[in-house]
Amino acid sequence: MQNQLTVFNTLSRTKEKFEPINKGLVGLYVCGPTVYSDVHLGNCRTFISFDLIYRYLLHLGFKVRYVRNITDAGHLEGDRDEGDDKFTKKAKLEQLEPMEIVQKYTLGFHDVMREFNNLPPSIEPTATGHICEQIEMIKEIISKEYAYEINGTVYFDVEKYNKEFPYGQLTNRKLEDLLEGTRELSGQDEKRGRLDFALWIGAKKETLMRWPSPWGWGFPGWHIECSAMSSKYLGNTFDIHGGGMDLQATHHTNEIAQSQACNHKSPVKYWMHTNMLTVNGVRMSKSAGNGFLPGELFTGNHPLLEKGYSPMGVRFFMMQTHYRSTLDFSNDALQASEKGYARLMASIKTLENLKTSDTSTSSIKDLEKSCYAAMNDDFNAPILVANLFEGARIINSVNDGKETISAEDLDQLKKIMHDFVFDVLGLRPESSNSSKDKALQGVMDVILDIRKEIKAKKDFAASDKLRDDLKKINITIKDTKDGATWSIEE
RNA sequence: GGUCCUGUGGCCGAGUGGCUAGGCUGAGCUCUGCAAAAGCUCCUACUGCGGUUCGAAUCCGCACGGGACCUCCA
Repeated sequence: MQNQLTVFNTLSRTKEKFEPINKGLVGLYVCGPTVYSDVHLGNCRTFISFDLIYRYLLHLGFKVRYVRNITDAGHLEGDRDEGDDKFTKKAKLEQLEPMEIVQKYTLGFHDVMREFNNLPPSIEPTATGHICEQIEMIKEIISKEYAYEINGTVYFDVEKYNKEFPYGQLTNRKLEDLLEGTRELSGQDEKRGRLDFALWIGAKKETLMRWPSPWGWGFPGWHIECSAMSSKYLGNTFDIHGGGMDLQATHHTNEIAQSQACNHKSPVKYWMHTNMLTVNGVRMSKSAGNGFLPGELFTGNHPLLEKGYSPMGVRFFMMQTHYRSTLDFSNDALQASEKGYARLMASIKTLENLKTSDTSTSSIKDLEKSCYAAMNDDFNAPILVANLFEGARIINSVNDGKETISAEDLDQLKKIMHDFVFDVLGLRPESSNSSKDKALQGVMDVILDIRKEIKAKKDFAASDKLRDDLKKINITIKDTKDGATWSIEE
């Protein structure tokens, strides 16, 4: 394995050496989407960031079990542990069965993930598929006396828990401070502590999604599903748990509390949190009205968008920012990275036809080292991208005859570029092999051949007209000393 | 109010106590019938004020600006 991977652990707020609990194996859990509406671009960023992490771990040779859940039940609208869950609300709104809502948005989510070329996780468990596991876990927490039941609803006793475990460790907060920031219990509240949260919520007569439990009919609280499913598939303590930074303070804090209360073990060795996508400096979210959907992004059909952007262009855009930094969206930034992406991909095409020499003028070994060093430093994709552009520079220089490369180094360079661009960054050349494309290739061969003859007769007016006319339909002709090439823009 | 993060060149964005990523844009040059592409060069930054240091954009303090979380949210 290429040197030592380090990861930034939210628990310690430092970069730590990555050493999996079981040598060669990695358990990775990422909080997935709540499928009651379309995912927006901000949601996608998190999943793309973890796709990069997953891909690099695979590239390093780890056997990774990647679990990413689908939340399809048990998510309340507000913080009061009362009212409808999100699915019931949406189902009533759209006059559908809750599970129709779930199905619709799950399929949509998968489509978007595929567009962005995200690898599917090893297991994608759903909350509704693991009601029994959640009930068992709640029973266990009650038996250890960290939870109590009132009128069919089970609450986690945060203050009691905090006497034995540090409740706010993930966000470096003390219980007293947390209590200060919370509103007083209102007369309607039945829970004992202001920070107590629901593990199981008793169904009201209008609740559509409900299951039987020892406490009557009801549905699970939001946090318990991740605790139950992660421990089921990855064990009571596993390597990496990830999610967006917005989940850190509440969701993940409560997850730790539940698992700790149940198993008396810290559930996760490395907590990893990805930063937010912003628009004009403000976090993209549905409530802020500044979010847009991947579909709108691809077509450009949104007031904030000047044009459509390809999924791979967007993915590359995200790869130029570290996952722990906020990424500000703008048309300018996106268009800039689209161009850079095109240049990088063009160089990879060029790479296939490079001529070799006896010696190399650039050190391919150093390039490789730099690529691994970048990724080993907490998955620093922006530095990796910078290095890949150095690779592009070498490729183009060799192609221009300004530098040379040995056959051995060329093989190595090909491997580096392919491994990192396609396998690690997960970029995919927008290629297709349809019969239409093959026909177009044939047609262009004929046209370029005719143009070559025209040029040989020095009829530049005619050859330029041909080139200009093709340009009008977005086909670019480039004359090089080895003949002409063509490509389709956008 | 509490807990944090952050402020980098025209734009986007990395970053280490000294050797100053990368992309995009702009200007120039080379190459070329021209164009395009490509390569090279240039425009060389670190919010402000103090402090530590031989030396700080990088460490510390203060100020100002931006943001996140503390309520559902990737």
